[in-house]
Amino acid sequence: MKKMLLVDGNSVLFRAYYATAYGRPMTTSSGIPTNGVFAFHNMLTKAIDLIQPDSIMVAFDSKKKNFRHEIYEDYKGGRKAAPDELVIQFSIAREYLDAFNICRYEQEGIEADDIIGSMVKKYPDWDINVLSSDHDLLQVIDDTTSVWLMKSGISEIQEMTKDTLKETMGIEPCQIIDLKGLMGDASDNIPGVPKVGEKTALKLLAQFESVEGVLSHVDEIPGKLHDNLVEHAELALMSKLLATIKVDEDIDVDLSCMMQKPVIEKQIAFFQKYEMNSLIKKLKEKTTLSLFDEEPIETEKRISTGGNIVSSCPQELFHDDVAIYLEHNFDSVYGTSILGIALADKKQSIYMTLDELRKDQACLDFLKSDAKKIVWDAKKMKHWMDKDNLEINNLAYDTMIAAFLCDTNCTSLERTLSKYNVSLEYTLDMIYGKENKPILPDIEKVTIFSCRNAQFIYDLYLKTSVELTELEMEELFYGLEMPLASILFEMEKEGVTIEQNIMNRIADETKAQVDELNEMILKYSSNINLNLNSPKQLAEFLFDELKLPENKKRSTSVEILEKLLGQHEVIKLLMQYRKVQKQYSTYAEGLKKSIMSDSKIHTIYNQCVTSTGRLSSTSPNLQNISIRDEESREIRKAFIPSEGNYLLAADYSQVELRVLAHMANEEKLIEAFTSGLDIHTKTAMEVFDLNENEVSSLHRRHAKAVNFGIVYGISDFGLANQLEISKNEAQQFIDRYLESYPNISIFMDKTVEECQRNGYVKTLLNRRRFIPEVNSEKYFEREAAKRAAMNAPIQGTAADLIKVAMINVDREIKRQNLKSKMILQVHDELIFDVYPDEVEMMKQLVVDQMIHAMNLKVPLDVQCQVGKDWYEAK
DNA sequence: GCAATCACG
DNA sequence: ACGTACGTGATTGCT
Repeated sequence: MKKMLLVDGNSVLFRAYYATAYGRPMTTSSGIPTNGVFAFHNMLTKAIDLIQPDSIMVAFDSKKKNFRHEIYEDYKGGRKAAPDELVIQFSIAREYLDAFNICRYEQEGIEADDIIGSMVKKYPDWDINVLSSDHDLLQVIDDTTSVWLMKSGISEIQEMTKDTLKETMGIEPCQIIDLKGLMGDASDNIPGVPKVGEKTALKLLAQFESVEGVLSHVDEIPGKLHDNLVEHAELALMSKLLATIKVDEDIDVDLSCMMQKPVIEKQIAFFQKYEMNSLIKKLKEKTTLSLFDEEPIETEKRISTGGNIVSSCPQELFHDDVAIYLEHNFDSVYGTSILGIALADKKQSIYMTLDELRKDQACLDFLKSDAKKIVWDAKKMKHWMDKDNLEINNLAYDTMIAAFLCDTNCTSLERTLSKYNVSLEYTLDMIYGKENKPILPDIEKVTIFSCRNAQFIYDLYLKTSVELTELEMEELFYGLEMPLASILFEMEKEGVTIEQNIMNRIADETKAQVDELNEMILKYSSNINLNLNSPKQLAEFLFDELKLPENKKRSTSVEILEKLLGQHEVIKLLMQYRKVQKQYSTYAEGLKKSIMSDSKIHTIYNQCVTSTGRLSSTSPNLQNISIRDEESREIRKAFIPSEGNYLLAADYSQVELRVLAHMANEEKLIEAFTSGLDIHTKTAMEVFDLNENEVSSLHRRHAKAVNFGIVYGISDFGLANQLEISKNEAQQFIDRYLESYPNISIFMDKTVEECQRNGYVKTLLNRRRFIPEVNSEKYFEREAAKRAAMNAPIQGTAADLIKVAMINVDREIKRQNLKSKMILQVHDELIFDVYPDEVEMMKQLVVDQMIHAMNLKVPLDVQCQVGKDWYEAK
């Protein structure tokens, strides 16, 4: 029989609060009391552990008066108002339940008791367990219903059934109301019969069964008690009525609401908000491991054993679509060791240590073979295997990429699993500690952890492959992202060479400049300890000490400094300082830390970070190396090709605007690109109604900003800010632009409308970005979402485009057996390490493949430069 | 761990 | 009355 837990929210929270209200107060750092909710959680957890219910609901009293007040206006009268510290915790408790996906219910005109009573009647086939501290509820007990009473404080709960009730009190559940009728209930201000307490009432009920029974035999009762009963017969009957719980209310709750699975992130977020850190720890420790709720896999073996440790892999596992998990100590790409391997299919999972794997030739052969493997993060696995001289081929299905394409919230294995209601029993940190604080692993935990992970990866394959089909992203996944992952692996492995002498020189020079500028600037301040890297201290220096005009956020960013340039000579020095400090810390000294023993930097490209489909680059980021500023650009001289080779850089020009022209099908913009004229000049001619020779550099600058703004989902404020013009002028520019290119306007409206309707927007290759905030109530959130919705198809299609180009370029390089290599990608630019005898061929090949990556209504334009370093190959 | 700043497309 | 251009990552200071 399925079990249901019904909680009398008011009574439990009351008890939880008062049981912990004395002694040291428990509050958040801002003073919000949390003791009651804390104890409430503990109570509920204990009950859930004990009862193991299949569904839960917490009922609350409604604040309004109910029918009992009509019967007796003093019902619950004389109660002291609950203290503020408790009142506030009622709303926190509701928040708690929501965070824990626990169903809660309240209904005007009835109390929690009535909700519970009605639920008991509504679900006769369920094994119902009621949690309360109120004896009143004992009346709902029946053959399938028991009541768990909180005993002495909150430390214990006791189950009351028909039998235990008979044992302890000698009455049936239905007699509880008669008991209350006679003895009353002080807490609810139910009067009962004066001078009749529990003892007397029970004695009477043992003899006469009910209030009515007592009254009809009242003459058999002697003495003072007789007189009292006669005198207060009405009171007794009314009290009984007050104590009677309603069971025929229509409770509008469906079972699915009561059977929701918890989401650990939500739970943790709640505990963080209310600073219940000890509970976060507990939660992580005890969160039990469960497979996907529908149990999609038909297997006892997998679930019951959690995998076996074996010394050689069973033959049955050597087939297509086996999930593979590499056990490893830490999560980084480099400096991580493989410790073992787990394999799983729908029937079984096994774990082997690395030593055992090395001895198992059949398994090594299987890994090498063309059998399709399912993994999480194929690229990282290839790096790990590569480092240990192990070969693995045909990582055909990367569940990380699949899950991310379906839902960009899936940024880690943990988060992805929790989306499907799975939480891990152990985490990497629990088994191995942190990188800087490792602990000795426990082989049993390692085995369970590894096998579970392999199983989960297999399950994710089942889940995501269905989702990919539903979202029509199979082509994007198999045709684009999966092949790209292999290419990125090779690019990362190849790396880019750094001329360390140049790097050292720049580091030394910029360091010297930093020190010099620091010294010069400090002369202007009376504070000899002024730290220029601290925006807070700098703001004090500029706005308090030097009394320069303040902005409202006391920001010290370049935009602000630029406005202050004329006001004080120190500003120029300060700007210089900022620039040089950045060059030194992030680029010169910063990049030096990433140079590996082969004199190269091996960045990591992440395919699963950006919401638009772009790549991102980390450790270090090679997609933001200085170029706009002439001096800072020097750093690019340290990026060099392999010995004797050249660097070739090829970048798309105005790729996003071209993509926009295509997607919006805007004839005039397409024509502008086809004509080969400078696009910003052309835009200025259209928008400002000028001839080509009338376009001044200011016109061009304005037109350029509008072009950018359009791609970003323009606003008058943003454009005005960028160009330092008025909002009205900016709006005029925008209006004229949209008049000149009417289809852009239509396209943008259509895109936003599509997003409001479907909740997502798409790129040309069907990459989806979900932006539900376009329907937000909050103005700002909604407007920001609209801009994102307008930008995503454009930025995303440009990202699709260069990914196609990368795959095609790679294929051609290999087909023609060239030695040159693609080594970097910077959103609209590809950089190659090119052998001298392949320069011309590569130039042609790369430009050709990039231009023809997609067949758009506009021509694509690629600029291509060759040089001895990245500075020259601009 | 978060905010401020600044580097890129 | 509000307070914005889109998308990233690294460094620094500070709580």
